[in-house]
Amino acid sequence: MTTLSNGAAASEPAPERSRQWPTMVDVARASGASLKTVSRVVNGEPGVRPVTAERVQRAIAELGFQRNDGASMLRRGSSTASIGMVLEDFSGPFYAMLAGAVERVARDRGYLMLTGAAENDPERAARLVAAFTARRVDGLIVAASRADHSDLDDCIPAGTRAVFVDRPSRRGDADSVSSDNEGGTRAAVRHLVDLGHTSLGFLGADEHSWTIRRRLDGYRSAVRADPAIDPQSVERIAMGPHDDDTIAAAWSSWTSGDNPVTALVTANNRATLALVRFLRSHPEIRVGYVGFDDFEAAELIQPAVTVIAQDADEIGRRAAELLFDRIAGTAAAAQHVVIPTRLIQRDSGRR
Amino acid sequence: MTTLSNGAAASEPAPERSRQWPTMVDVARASGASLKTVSRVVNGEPGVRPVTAERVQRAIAELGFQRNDGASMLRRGSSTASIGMVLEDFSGPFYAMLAGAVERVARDRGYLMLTGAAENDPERAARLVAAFTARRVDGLIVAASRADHSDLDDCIPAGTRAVFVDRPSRRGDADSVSSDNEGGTRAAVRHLVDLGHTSLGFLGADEHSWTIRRRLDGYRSAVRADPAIDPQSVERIAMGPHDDDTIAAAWSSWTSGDNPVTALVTANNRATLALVRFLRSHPEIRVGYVGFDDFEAAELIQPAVTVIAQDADEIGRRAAELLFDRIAGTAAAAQHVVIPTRLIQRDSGRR
DNA sequence: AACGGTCTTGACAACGTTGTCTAGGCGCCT
DNA sequence: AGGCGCCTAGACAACGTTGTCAAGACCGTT
Repeated sequence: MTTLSNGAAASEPAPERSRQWPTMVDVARASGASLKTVSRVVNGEPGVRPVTAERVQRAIAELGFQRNDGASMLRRGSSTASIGMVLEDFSGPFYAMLAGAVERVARDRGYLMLTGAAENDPERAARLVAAFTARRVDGLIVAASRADHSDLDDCIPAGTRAVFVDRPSRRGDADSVSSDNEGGTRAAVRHLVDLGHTSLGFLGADEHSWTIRRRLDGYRSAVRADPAIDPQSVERIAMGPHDDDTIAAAWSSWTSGDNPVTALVTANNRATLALVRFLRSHPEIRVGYVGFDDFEAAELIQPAVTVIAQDADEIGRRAAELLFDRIAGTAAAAQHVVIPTRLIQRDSGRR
Repeated sequence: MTTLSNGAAASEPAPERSRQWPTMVDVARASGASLKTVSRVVNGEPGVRPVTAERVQRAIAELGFQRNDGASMLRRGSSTASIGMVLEDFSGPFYAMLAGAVERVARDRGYLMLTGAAENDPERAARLVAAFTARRVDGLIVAASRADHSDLDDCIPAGTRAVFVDRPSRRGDADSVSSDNEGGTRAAVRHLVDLGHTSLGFLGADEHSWTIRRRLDGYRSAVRADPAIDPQSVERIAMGPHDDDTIAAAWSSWTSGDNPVTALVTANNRATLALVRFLRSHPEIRVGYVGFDDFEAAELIQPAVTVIAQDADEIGRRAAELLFDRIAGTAAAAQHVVIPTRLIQRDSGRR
């Protein structure tokens, strides 16, 4: 291959193959032991004389040998000690915390985590799942609920353990963990009513998201359930990504008639921030609001934003633990864990 | 093993081995073709009659066969098409964006990303690197600079491609990508001087972090270089994680003598936020400041915070591209890419 | 009818590792 | 001296896949 004398084979296309890793055979040759003895030393199995083990260890150190875990797992037929995580993106604080919590649990159990972002593209999510299962991950955490990834469920081969975050799966057998989205917006509405608001509106987000739809459901049911609230509030719903213009349009339509809106519930971080920016550039507008999802700045901006906080850390932890229970073989029926939200009262509720 | 007749072997301890994946041998049996023919069909190799291919495809679909990429890569001796990323944690916006950018590049090239958090623990970082290389990742992105992870360099086997983020490696041969930390704080000092400040202080962070030390260097050199600045400023440096008390102590010491401090540079997000909170609870204190690292709330809080913004996305992209260049075999000398920072002028500079 | 060529197919070895089994060496007993 | 058991060590097959090579079927040509 790399013999200098062989000028004819100069058309070598290989990109200078990374330094080939030494194998157990190399270690065996170098130490004068047999392949199997090396394997025993590497795995700390008994039945090797200290002298021999020492010789092998020296060869291992000299060659910089490191066992090829892939080959080992193939031979053993053991699990790959890895899980795959599909998330929407990395940079949202919710997903970032989620990933962190999952990885922490995985690491504690000696597992590695493969991660990929779906970025709102169902096909990309499907490709990720395929790549993960082709590497025989022991399980999947699917946290891609922004777009409608429901087709994804069918891409997950039966028998593959999967836990869905923030959305149940269409497959009956998969566990799921999510925030109490409906309860969250209900609490938000209650809070605004307690502060004296009776005419509300809902500043939504992507209507295809399962999470957002649940939050909307919570808003609607809370509004309908409370006779003190102006029934018009049920229809005062503006979905879709928001910017100054869309908010301005919604606002003017909701305040043009009688009984104008005095308080809003925003469906996610982005909507909350869009509203805050809108209010910055329209200081004449006064409105109470509660945002879904906490954010670092919420207590720093003025007025400090009252939010429905999700416990991303707990969600990730529970999801990972559920997954590892499945991996361990627990055969119980699918669980659907709902993690409570928490209303963090600050100042933006009153107007 | 699983023969029903053998009652003696009932002490099977295996936790109900996940559904065993079907192998090419199973597909071959089911379709009446040979193992090699199945392999050809799976890999789209020519030389299979359409009728045969059709039969094999049907068997693949029926059994739900999916190729074991691990075995395939072992046999081919090819790369694992995966990279490992060590980051400090997931939830910081900088690391989250970094990871997102790296994963995007990796995914575009058909690579999968393994990720783990070092969480300030050098040993944990070392274990991650070991686990990654044991799985024969094609390269590493090391973005763990908060604590002193410099021992980590020696854990990376020679020949393993690695790109260091936010800190060069002690190994001479590794590429690195980082923000222009020194230039960033220099720009911050210049900005404050332009606004009329002449007596400054530096609110630092973990002094073991390479990044933080570079930012401090930038502060020191900028202060020394400008005769208009009170030389006392060079010593007005408070490292370590900050809270209300540590900031209060620094502040009172820096304003007790003559020529009291009128403006601060903060070394990272956390320090900036600690300062903002401190100023919230001490409305009588007026001080100009510039923070290192942008954050979502910076433009929303009042006064909007002037920051030195890092381009995490670009850093991640460049780091990943550098890594893939190495993987492709580019043998050039190690590169140390410095990504410029950008001063985003808002209102917190003037006091 | 015999030959050469192309096309399709399959047998076999090998990737790096580990489980199983057997071969020696040694000490201890009768 | 012979037999037994223990300890250490190695030969070999196998995990699931792919590269190599050869065998056979079929075609058209001489």
